[in-house]
Amino acid sequence: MKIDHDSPADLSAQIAAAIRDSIVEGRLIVDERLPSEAELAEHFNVSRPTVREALKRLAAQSLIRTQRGATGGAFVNRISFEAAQVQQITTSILLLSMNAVSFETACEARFSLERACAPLSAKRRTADHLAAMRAEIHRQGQPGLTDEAFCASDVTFHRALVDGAGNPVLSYQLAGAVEAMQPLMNMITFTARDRAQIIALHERIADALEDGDGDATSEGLSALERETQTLARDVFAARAAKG
Amino acid sequence: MKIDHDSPADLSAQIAAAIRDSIVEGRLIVDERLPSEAELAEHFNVSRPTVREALKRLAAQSLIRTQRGATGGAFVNRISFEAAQVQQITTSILLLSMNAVSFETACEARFSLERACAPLSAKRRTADHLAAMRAEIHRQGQPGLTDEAFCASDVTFHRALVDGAGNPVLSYQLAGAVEAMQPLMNMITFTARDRAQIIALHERIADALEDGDGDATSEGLSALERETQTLARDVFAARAAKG
DNA sequence: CGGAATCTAATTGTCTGACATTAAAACTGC
DNA sequence: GCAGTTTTAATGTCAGACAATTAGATTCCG
Repeated sequence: MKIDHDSPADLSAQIAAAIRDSIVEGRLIVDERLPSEAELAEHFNVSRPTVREALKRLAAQSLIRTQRGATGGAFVNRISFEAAQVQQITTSILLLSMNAVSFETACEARFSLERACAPLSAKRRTADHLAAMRAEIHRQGQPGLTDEAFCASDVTFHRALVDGAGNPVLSYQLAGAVEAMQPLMNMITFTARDRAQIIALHERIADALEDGDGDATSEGLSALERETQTLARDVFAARAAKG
Repeated sequence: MKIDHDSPADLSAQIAAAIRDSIVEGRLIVDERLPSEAELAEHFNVSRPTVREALKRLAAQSLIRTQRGATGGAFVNRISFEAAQVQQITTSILLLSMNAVSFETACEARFSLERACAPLSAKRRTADHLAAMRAEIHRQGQPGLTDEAFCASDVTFHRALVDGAGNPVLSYQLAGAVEAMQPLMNMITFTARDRAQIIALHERIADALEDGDGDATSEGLSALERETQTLARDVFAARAAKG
């Protein structure tokens, strides 16, 4: 746990990296208390504000939490799947929008990954997962639903499918891909006919999952991918012709 | 862009969230310069150190970069796939180790996701990807290779496969799953016979990719998954019997 | 003796003001 | 007109202080 004091700047980044390494490599374990800010400042031979900046960096990554009071301090956090997902979703959304990732590329990735869950979900989905999907399908058919609400329901439907695989690692990895598509989907205007087709495919997928048929689920997802890609292509082509 | 001044603490977290929202929702665009720390401090009615802590939080997530000098300041960062991957890998590794995810669960997730890449990679892999995979296979056969180096080579092999799909979104999502397995794999001792079997399967996968046969690639991955799971089960069982 | 109220100490959260460092822009002298 | 110097605006760092919070120790009274 050493830092380079001659390097010009960014002492707080160096300190953050040193502590992060200690956590990743197991020298600091979950719920262990770090030295107080004053002690860290002395140890690294920097001022307290500099130490604080380093700790805030770690807090931003959910690596530590802080607590005030006599027995307070900074503690190594047990990263939860939930907290990690929130961060991953934010990062994924920004990645796609900032790097001008095409709808096609994002869509391909999302459906490829979802197909990876299909066989597992067909085997393991519970009645709850299925009920959640049916509920979303029902909502999607309601008249007067905004495009945005339709997309949000679509995301919920697909996340239920993914969660049905019963593998938290898969759910975590998929969350980014599924959620990051939403801003892109929101750019599309869905006609009543479009929605009907999507809903029909959702039903096909739900039926396949109910039957425990992984292959049929995958095929349903592939059909939905083709439908989505075609839809997007038409919308963007029409928009390009107009503008 | 408002913060709650009556809430007891964590002003820097509130400020960071406010700025983050501005970026996510597009009010601040890539390469745009944020107000100076002094201006932000005045705007939010807090001191400069508090603003700085907020900015460090954002810097930890690669949302901004800072530059010193007369025309310096904090600028909205274009998040690169590379930077996002680094963070995702760290998070994934910690997620698995801190939440005691079983080898079985992680392995299942990894191979499921990789199979999702197989058809695309079979279609699109370049000669470079194939050459990289062959090179790693060759390295894996070298005598005197440590277990750790063997695992690292395995990761490189699989990442080449994933990158062969030519979809940066897929590569990004998969990086976490593939790399996070490495610490788990490092817990295993590979006999010469184990290695030979893994190498044979790697060759089978590379051959299938060379032929552009997505199904055969998937089957090769499935065989490798079964082999890996069996191997791990045996190792852990033996260790449990001993200890 | 027990319990409730109070005090104490440790720690994080925030503020003020200062100086160091950096890098671009403005200026100056030739 | 150009090279070198100065200015300036910004971040990076430091020191010291006070506020807020919380757990534990202490005290006091029934």
